[in-house]
Amino acid sequence: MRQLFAIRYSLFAKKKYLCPSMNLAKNYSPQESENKWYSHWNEQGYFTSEPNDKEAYTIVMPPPNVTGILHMGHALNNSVQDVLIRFAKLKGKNTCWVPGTDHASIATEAKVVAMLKEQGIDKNNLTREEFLEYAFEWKEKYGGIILQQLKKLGCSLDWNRVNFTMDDHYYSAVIDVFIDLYNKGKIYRGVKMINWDPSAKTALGDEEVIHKQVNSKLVYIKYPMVDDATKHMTIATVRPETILGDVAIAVHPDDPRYKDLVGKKCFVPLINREIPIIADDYIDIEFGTGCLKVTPAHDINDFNIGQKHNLEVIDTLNEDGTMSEAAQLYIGQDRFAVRKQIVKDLEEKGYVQKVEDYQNQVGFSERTDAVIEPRLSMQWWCDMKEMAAPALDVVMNDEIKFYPAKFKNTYKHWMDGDNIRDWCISRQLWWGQRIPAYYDNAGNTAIAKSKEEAFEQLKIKNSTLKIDEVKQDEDVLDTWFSSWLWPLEVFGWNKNKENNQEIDYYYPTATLVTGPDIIFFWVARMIMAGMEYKNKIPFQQVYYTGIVRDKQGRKLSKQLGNSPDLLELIENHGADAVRFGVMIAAPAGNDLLYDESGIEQGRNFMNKIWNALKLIKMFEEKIGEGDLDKTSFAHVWFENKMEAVKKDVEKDLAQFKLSEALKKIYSLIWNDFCSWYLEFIKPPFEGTISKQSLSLAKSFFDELLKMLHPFMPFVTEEIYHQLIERPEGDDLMTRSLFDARGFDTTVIEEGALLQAIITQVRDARVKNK
RNA sequence: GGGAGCUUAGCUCAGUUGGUUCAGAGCACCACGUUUACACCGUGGGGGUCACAGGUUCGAAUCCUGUAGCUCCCACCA
Repeated sequence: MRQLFAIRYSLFAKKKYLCPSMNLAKNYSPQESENKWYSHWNEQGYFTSEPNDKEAYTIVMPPPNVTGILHMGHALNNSVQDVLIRFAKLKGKNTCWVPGTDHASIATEAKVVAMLKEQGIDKNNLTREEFLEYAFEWKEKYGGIILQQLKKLGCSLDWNRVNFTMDDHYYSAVIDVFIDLYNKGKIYRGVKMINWDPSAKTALGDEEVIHKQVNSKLVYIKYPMVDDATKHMTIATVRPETILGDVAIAVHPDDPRYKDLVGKKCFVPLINREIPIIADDYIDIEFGTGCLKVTPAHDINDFNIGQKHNLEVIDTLNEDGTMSEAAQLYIGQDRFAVRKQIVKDLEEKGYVQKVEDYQNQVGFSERTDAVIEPRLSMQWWCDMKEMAAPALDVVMNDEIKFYPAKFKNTYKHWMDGDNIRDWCISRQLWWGQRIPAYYDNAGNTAIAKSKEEAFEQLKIKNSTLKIDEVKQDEDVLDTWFSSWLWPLEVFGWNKNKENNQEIDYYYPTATLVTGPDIIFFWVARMIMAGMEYKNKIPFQQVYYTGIVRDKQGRKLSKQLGNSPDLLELIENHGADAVRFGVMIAAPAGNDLLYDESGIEQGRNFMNKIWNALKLIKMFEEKIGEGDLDKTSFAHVWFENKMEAVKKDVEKDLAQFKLSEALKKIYSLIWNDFCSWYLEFIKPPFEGTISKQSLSLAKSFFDELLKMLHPFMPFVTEEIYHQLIERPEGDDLMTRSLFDARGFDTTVIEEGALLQAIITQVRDARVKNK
């Protein structure tokens, strides 16, 4: 204890320093150093990975859309991945982080169509080939932008491994999987009710439809009875334009109000079509008037009832959302215009009983925001039931661990037995993998890799067929039908299934980092594909990031104008500061409220470390006898403290508590290292520091830089090289973190006690003034 | 309609198996400080009946029940 006080005498005293000749800048400026180090790392090949004897740590980056530019969500998602990769590297793993982009069928096609329109080109006037030429041109121009931007963030991606979901090998893999699943009986073609996007003019999968509550008008319409014009049935609907497709009126069989009417007929107003009144126990007696108009072409329930009662299907809508000829009226007019007009016309003729305000759920297209129309249509389907079962198991038994675990529930609900539904995989688009189905003129179908192969197959059934008469299906596959192969195909799975060293080494990958919004679209399906084709999980853990929101908790969006320009932020504050700001506020699975103050904190932190460097460099000019040797309490205390924190940090990382880990490192550096340790060892005015002390301080600093490096790679690398001269090839990024050693808690407690005493003495001095 | 989760200082969040290292951290705030590493700083300080109401217990932010509010996911009620 005597020694404790002895060393700390100087802490009470005011210390003055003469500034030594400074060759370090006053403040750290990230801009220069970030570009310098990124190129350096890249040139040294630190980002690349090849299979070797070491343990692999692999992440496949969720491929951003080729339409994308870097935004806050990417900053979060990719910072997390980079932190994981860099820590794994520090722990001596062979790390491999695979970049790439997604062709994003519907989103990209919409953008290309819009771009063409601006140039005065109508997609409908182009051939498929011409359109694809434009699309590829567009992809070449904009497709890689986001990958370039990720370099600014400091992402240690293996640039030798860039993949695109429409690369030739990838395209081929998707087609082969289609053919394989078809041959296994898991893919089929059929007419079903689908979600139709009238804006993109394509079918959508169930998950691509977002339900929102909207204010509607519930219109009560009178349907006159055929046998007695003075009587009528009243039906409520929010989609009055669909009455033109009505084929029946349904009531509950036990409803006393209508019991006698079952079997009689009504007229559909305006078009005077006679339709029967039928009984079905699907009808809710309590709801509305207890009568349901049955429009099988435009409502799934109505369709089911129609099937049951053998009713006609009258499709009153065109693919662009205008009324079709079958509607008889308003042909060619838009559905929403007609919705208003038809109410007026009905009112004029006395068919409207009343109109009420009403709130109901309406489906919107995830991509185009168009109101979805349920529509009966011939599409390709993938049967999910068999594939879902093993994919559900591996998550429920924690073979794949979800962080946070609450998403297991969500996953289970979707994948569980009766809930899982067949996947509509065809899209009426051109940008994507074209469905390998071929048809002859006699109604035969062949599934084949090429037209020639298809022709061979079709000839067997149709001997007079000529190859020119073979037509390929016009549709392409859902984007996710290619994305689900991502962890496989980025390692060249398809072309070499038997003896593929890459797959054997890198698959299963370690951690998938993604948002919970695509848990069904993507996560679930990758697991299914992995189980189907490798009988192995595609990744061991899934880390779900939150959604980035603004201070007020709103999602970031272009419309709100609350989306910060990420590149500008990096330009102004440095990538490290941005990474810090994002990581400090992002616990797993929680939304991240974006706030520039976090970035400022990061910038301040960089400056703090920079100044610690400056201080230590000053010590160099004061080497002498000093008053501390390596057994002195200050050194012993800090080493123990650091080891304790390191152990804590490793625990946090194992549980993906990245923000916690960063906070601990931040506090260790700022409070323990700078505020206490460096003050402890700081030589008094005109005093000296021992060589031993200085070298210990530097080695501690080294170790701290390593701990911080995954979060703030640039500033730590810069300081690492400023601290002492390093031989060629000695870069922080490739160093390994010392394993957490044991530590002595009593030393740490003594330190805390000493700190408390010093604080109290300071207080007393202040008060006595 | 079904399900999941959340509610701790002004803000963002930690609080593992219930007990004086349990009421914490960072930011923000206030006061003081021209101490040459750092004002992108230092020192010190204020601030919470841990959503609410019950219950279990010697003892609950921590377990149970109920209530309220918020968030998200799923769902074919016209």
